[in-house]
Amino acid sequence: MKIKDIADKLKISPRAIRFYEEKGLLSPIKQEHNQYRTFSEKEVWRLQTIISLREVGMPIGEIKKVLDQIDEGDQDELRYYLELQRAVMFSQWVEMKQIIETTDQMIHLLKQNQLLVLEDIYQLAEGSKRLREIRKNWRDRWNFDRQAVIYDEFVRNDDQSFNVHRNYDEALDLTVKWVSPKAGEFGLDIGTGTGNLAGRFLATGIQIAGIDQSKEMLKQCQRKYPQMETKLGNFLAIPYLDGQFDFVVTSFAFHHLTDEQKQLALEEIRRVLKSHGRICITDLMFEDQQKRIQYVENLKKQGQLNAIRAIEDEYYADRSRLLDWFKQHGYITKQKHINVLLHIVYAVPS
DNA sequence: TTTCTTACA
DNA sequence: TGTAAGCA
Repeated sequence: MKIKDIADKLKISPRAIRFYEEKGLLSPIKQEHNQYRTFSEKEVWRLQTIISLREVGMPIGEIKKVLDQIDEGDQDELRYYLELQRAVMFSQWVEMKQIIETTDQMIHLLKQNQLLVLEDIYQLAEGSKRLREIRKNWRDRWNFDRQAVIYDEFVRNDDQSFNVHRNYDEALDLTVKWVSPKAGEFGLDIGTGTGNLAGRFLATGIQIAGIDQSKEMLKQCQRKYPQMETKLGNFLAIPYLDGQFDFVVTSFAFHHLTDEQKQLALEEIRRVLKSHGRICITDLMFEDQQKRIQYVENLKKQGQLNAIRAIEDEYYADRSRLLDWFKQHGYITKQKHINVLLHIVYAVPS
């Protein structure tokens, strides 16, 4: 097939096709005598792929990478790239929603009083900007991609004197028990990792999706639970539309967020939850500030410097603040500490 | 006619 | 990527 045939068939311009070739995405054979390009079935397929990926906004450079990897027989990477795209789109969407809300508030202010609102508007803008900053500031400081393969083993053998994974199984089991999902309900596990919590729900026949910001973790999870739906994403931009889930759970993940980010995360969780949706947070935290100080003091006395550093490196929640948030937002809570550090907080809308 | 290359927007 | 020019 010649270039015009392909162009017509795929509804793009011949120029575009040449352009892709120039960028190294295609390499059609050129006829000896007149340099006309000849396209085989394979090239058509390739072009279709390019067009599809362009359609979802992937830049040429990225498409080249993906294509190269597919050539090497690597289908997984395409899936990953698409998931990544989706996750990025979702964070933009969440941000966009935020901006629209702020705009609405400004409009509202202007409608109400004509004068002296400039300051209020400025305040709104500042607040909006700050939210964006908080969202942007999330990054994986722990390199979960690298931990993925050994994670499960690590959890089992975490036998350091300061063992944050103590009572791991017990806590996860109890989480399932507290949520006690009914048949037909759909849940979400945020920071699902290798799927240890989500797997427990699946085992009882409950549908649950898992999100994680680490693609390697998701690969492990997928390997363990092939039937589970997983997506790339994080607490601050959950890659799902509003009102999708009956319950949201999360274990050993919430402490990777700063206090400010925790607030946003809770709002995000509420967004993807149905109106009666419940939340269960199983994580390392302190009952309150007092307990935290006490705990650190104790470690100091015992000379457990590593443990102190570990605690300071994470953002273990202040449980009392968490409970306050739930109360303010109309939830009834139930909580329990499995050990000094490990707590479960379960919240149901009243 | 059709495609190609090159240059420029 | 679109448009245009000059060629084969």
